[in-house]
Amino acid sequence: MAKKAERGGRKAAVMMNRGAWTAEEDQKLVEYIKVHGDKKWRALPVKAGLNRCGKSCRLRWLNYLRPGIKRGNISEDEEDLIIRLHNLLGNRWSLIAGRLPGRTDNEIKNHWNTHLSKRPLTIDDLNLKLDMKHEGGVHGHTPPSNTPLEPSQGFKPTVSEERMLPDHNEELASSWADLPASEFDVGQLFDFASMPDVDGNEGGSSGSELGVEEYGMMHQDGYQELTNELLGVNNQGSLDPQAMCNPPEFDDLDLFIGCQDYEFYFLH
DNA sequence: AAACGTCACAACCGCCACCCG
DNA sequence: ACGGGTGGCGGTTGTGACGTT
Repeated sequence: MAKKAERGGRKAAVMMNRGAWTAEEDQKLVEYIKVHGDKKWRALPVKAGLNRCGKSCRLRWLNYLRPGIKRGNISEDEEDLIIRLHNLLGNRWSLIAGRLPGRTDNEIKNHWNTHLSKRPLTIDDLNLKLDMKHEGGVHGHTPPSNTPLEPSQGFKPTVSEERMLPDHNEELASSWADLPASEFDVGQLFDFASMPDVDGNEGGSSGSELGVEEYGMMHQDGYQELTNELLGVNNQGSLDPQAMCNPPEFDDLDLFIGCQDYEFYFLH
């Protein structure tokens, strides 16, 4: 299966193995990393006795060999979360993957491209489905017929439509970032009304109960900062390990961890 | 049974940001 | 401040599996 490097015809390619990894190669890589750790990818293949480039080793380790990797069987809840996060973050697969324990950016990207991108599913659909899960809107909550993701507008791309607008989320995020906090509605992003309240009652929640709206109001930077903190994203747009471990002001939100439909949101 | 088409996903590629000397 | 090395990311491709005709 492993082919020799030939593309490009550069001497630098030095006939590296390419293509699918063999069990033997996997074993070598795992054994090496077990002892020496997963750093210095450039030098690793030589030291590990692998005829692969460092990048290939890194990819293989991160996507398949690393402990704790889940493979296949992406659940409906995970799919819902992927769609919601994708609506929020766009094609930032690594950020999305960071919110799905055991899933890799590559797997999520593949799943999106082969399954979800073709599905004309909107956030409204997800909320409706979620509401039905909570016994058909027992809280008297009727999902909003229109849950615009863009403030003050009715624009609501479907997943597939949204995919055709690669810059949409960037623009959206920056436009939101400029808004005063009073101009956006956290509830549009997180369907608080169909979540249990902070006491775990089925009465439905509100952002206010959680202090989330207040939190947003306190932060005049608006949407961007709030969502970044909700998602554990730091100012550089990367996952912030500290924020993930210690979400600020989120004592109440932590209570959601036990709620099956949202357990992924605030994992830490 | 063979040919062909489609799907799913592992792997590769190129770009970019960051780090460090 | 600068430049090379490195790691990380997202887009794309290659290919085996599976389904259909």
